[in-house]
Amino acid sequence: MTPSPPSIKDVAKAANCSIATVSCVLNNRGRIGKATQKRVRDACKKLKYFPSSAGRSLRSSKTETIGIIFYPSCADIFRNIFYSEIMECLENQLTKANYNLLRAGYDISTRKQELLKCIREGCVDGVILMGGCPDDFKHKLSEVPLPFLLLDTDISSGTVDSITSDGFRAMIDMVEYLHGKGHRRMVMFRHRYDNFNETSRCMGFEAATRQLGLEGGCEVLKVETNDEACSEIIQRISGSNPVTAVATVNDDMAADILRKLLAKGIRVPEQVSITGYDDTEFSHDTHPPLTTVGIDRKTMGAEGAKAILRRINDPSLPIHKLTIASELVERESVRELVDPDKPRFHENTQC
Amino acid sequence: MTPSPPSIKDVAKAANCSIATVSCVLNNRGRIGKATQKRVRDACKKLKYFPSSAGRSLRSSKTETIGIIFYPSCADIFRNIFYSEIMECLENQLTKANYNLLRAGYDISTRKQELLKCIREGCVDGVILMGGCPDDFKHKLSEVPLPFLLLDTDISSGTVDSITSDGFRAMIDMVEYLHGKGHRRMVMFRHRYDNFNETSRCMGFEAATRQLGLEGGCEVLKVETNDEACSEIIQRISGSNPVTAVATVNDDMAADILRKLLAKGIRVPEQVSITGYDDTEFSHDTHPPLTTVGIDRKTMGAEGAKAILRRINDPSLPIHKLTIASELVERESVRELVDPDKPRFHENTQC
DNA sequence: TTGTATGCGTTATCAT
DNA sequence: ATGATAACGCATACAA
Repeated sequence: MTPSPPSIKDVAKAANCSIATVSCVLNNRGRIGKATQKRVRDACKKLKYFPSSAGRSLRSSKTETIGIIFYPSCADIFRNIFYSEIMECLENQLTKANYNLLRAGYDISTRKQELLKCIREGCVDGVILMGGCPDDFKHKLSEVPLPFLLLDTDISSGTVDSITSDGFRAMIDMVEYLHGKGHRRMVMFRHRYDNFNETSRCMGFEAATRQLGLEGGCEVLKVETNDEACSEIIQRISGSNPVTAVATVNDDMAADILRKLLAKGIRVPEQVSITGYDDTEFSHDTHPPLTTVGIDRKTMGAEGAKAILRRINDPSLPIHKLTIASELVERESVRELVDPDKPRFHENTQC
Repeated sequence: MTPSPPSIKDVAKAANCSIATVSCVLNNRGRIGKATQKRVRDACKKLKYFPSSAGRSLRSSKTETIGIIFYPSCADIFRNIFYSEIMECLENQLTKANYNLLRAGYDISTRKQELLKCIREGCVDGVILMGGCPDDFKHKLSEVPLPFLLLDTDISSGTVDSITSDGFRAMIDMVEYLHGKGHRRMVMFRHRYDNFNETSRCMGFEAATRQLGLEGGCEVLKVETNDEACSEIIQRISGSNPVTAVATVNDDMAADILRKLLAKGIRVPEQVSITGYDDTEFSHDTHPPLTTVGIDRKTMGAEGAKAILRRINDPSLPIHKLTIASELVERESVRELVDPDKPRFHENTQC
């Protein structure tokens, strides 16, 4: 089952040369005679020799492996369609650059403050942290002396590379869109726990409503469950000055609220408009299809790969923060209101 | 950014002893005096020392890393809810046993016959291969001198550990269930490409229909797309001797067929009964909820972890094949028919 | 109880 | 153009 694999010595012997020569040939270093090269390569093939990663790592202190850390677990992240597309690009690019991907979940509840094995023991050349996760953990990770990248998240104290989407800007666009459709009273739901993306999206919402002079009727509400959100909605869409539009922090939430609202007999968008965020696959399978914000996941993954490789190759580079644009995806979950206090925007007003 | 981490030498110096002593303390080998132990541990803490995986790997030829290979890519597998639950258990168990998980996709189209880097270069102590994948790749992998486990798949030439669910038996149960509900003409759809699970499930279907003397009216159909399956269904449910039940090879396929059928105005189960396989989350979100076969994913993952660890610890063990039972999950996508040529099974016929 | 010495497989420096 | 050799960090056999 495990006859120890051939080493460089075996190859040297078979090719009738020294191990130094073998190494040079395999790494294209130093000019080795054509004939010797051929002998070496033939020997490698015959012996099915491949350089051992352990030996090389020890010598070069490079593992050619990149750690991807998820919070709280790999499975949780992958179940999330949004991340699986980013992962796919990351995987493609990094594999192409000849890196292994060591994925690990970080379950804060079981691990407490302990660092992950792969980080402690130097099994990786760099670390990518994906997904919402508590700030103190991000900080902790950012302190280990390893190339480090926050992907689809960030921390305020900006001494670490990060790639994020522009949730702030996108929600401003969304609010302006809703405003253009005649909405004046809107609420946005988010979760109670801390999360970079939710926070920046909500800040965009707040900035835009303030800018439009809508502070009075608009607010961000923190909820624990989507049921809680539904209750709030039902309560707020009746009365003399009802909420007419509801923004959410992601498609998951929006789709679930949609279902629950429908189950209670509330019609969307007739009685209330709802918007999502992320433009995941199932956002066009909802009834009605969700108006949402699309993030270019392919770019996110590709840029993530570039960023971590860049830092590995030159750790002295300045901190690099990249923001990827998002765009509004208009579908059918937002209704156009006839709004008395403002002329409506029609395509034909342009003419 | 990268001040090289402390080595065992630094610890030895700080603890005023030799590196051998440090090593012994850290590995609880050889009896070292209490006082020395404390000095060593204190030094480790002070220096934030952790043994380097490269050094240890080289010396012990163990990487403490297990490779999990997916076909054709990690992302593809994870998008599949079914696997994410198995992965979660695997991750828990193997992490608890102090192993890293190196996940890699194997995209046969780009890689041709080349072995994965992590396998070639000995970055892993063992390999788990998950998911449907061409037989020749499984064989290729089974030949590398590494502990190897097929999880949720298998190969005929049985010289490799495997854990599978009993699709053969489960489909027999399913056919008998359908038969009990009065169905006599049924078809089962599968994909054209080779796949262990699809094949064994279909073989169960065929065995059961033969056993029940239904060969004439029952058959397995290979399709490329679910649209193709729909056309077949529509064609076969009309006429004098119509198909009344359709079995599929997984919930994904069943759910999609369900949607497509509904879109064409075919009512399920009134006009045709449909069954799934896997009992994934969304099988109860379909309309109607799918009658399907449930597989105990938690057990599958847990047993997978045990199996690979067992083989790593003792490669001389005999080949171990484990079959995990599956159970029929009755929901609402199968209709009970009034069947003339056979007394119906009622709960009260038992009395 | 603890220290010395060796070798794991590789790369790189320096001879030849 | 090629070879001898040191060094990487660690675990272990053996010596003290």
